Amino acid sequence: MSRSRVTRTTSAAPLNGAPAAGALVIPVEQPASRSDRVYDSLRRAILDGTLPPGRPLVERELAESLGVSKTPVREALKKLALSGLVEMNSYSGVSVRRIDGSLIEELYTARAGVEPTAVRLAVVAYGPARHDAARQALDEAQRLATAGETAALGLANRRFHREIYSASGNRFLCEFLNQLQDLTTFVATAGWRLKATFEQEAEEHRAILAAMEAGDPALAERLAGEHIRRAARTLVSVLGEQPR
Amino acid sequence: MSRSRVTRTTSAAPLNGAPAAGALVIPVEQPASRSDRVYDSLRRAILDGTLPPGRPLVERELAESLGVSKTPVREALKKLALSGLVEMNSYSGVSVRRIDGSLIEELYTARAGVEPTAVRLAVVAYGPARHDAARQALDEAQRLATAGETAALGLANRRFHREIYSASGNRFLCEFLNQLQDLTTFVATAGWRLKATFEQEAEEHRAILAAMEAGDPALAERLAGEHIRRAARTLVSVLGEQPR
DNA sequence: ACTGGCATTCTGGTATACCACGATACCGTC
DNA sequence: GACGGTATCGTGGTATACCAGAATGCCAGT
Repeated sequence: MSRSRVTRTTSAAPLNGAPAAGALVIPVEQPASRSDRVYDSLRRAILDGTLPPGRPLVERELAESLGVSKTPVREALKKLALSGLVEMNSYSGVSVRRIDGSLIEELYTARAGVEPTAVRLAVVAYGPARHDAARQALDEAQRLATAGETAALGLANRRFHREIYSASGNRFLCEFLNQLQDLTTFVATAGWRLKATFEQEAEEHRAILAAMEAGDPALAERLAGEHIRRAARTLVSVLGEQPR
Repeated sequence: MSRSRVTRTTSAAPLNGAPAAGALVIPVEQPASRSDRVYDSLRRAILDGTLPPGRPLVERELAESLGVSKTPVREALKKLALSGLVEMNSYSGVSVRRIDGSLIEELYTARAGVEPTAVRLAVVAYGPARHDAARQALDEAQRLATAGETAALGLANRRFHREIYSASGNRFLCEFLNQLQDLTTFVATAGWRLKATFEQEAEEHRAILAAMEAGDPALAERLAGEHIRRAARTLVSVLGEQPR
């Protein structure tokens, strides 16, 4: 997984943090525990639709098919349950989360409520300034859009949002919004077809970034909220009242 | 633990959800797994300061002293780590989270950003109406304040906030805010002394609830934000620049 | 044909033994 | 005396065996 839980407060040797200026930067391959790798595998499989909503997830089966024991599988499932991608129904097994109307409603309401705050904080923290990481994601999205690579495009668009979360400088908001984004991806994947609203999405992303780089927190905040709400409307209209 | 992860989507028998009108309501005692009980014990111990920040938490020790095996202890620790009360430093053990300035800063920023949204949603959802649960907590707080029972008073005040989270009708915001509230309690406990600002707190609570019951989302939202920010200022001033 | 009880089966939950690896302290060497 | 190597220890990580309990389906009784 990307955001490792390891905090490492020990003495020197900041394996994660920003290296000292001029320091020799050697990418340390992190072994990552089996739990984490299993978590990552399952998360990806759920997000890309390989494991559809309602799909039963049996500890023993997964353990066997992934070539590990139950223990790491179990931990991964617990973590997925906590993030909302998986539901643990007491004594009737674990399964990929089922989607209902209220989930979508609450999900987008939460995102629309919180994401603008993160955008505002990012602006407040940096003032009028280039947000290189976000801009890079945006440019890449543009390139991928013209190239027609929709899968990678989705990734780039999501990265755009995540870079802003990160720029907010608030670990709690960042983690929470990442969680909500995962769920958004999950819901969107389940309701596939998602006819390309990519151009509109790109335009809104550009507008948000422009407001951020202009150092206008209020405008950036408002645009971010509208962006999320429009996405929600689109998704709901695509899903229709489709059962499950 | 209070908020069980059990989702139970099976057929009828909504053991959790609101029971059908006129249905016979019998409180089903939930056995709760050992993991959950361990989680609950540790959470309480951390929140009330029995386990202070930085205190090492060794799986084997805890297992022995709690009379269970490592497995449930391990799961509880993982969960606590995810909620931020515990830090897992790779290969140097687990310990109660250490507190630094940026933690407090980010914590209160996040709460100030999100909690007003929940308050607004609660008002929007219910319109001008009595919020009985919140009011009850508020009244109880008043009673306990005059009785001088500060410990119980703290609980009542926290319950006031949680009732509002719940009234927002948004599971994501509710869970996230509960997590932030736990961390707030944790930080506040660590910085004890917390000279009684109870009267001011009560007054602000009353103002928020009044705005809610009057059906004024904007006002309620604003008051909630100011409430959190003032609490943050108070805590920071109490902590001073106290190391750790 | 329907209903109530019972055995089976499948699930997650727990305990235990063992493994891998960083931290530490000791000791020899330069 | 300071440094570097090395053995030991303690930690979380993993595998495995076993337990408990609900869902399920069969079967007898009505």
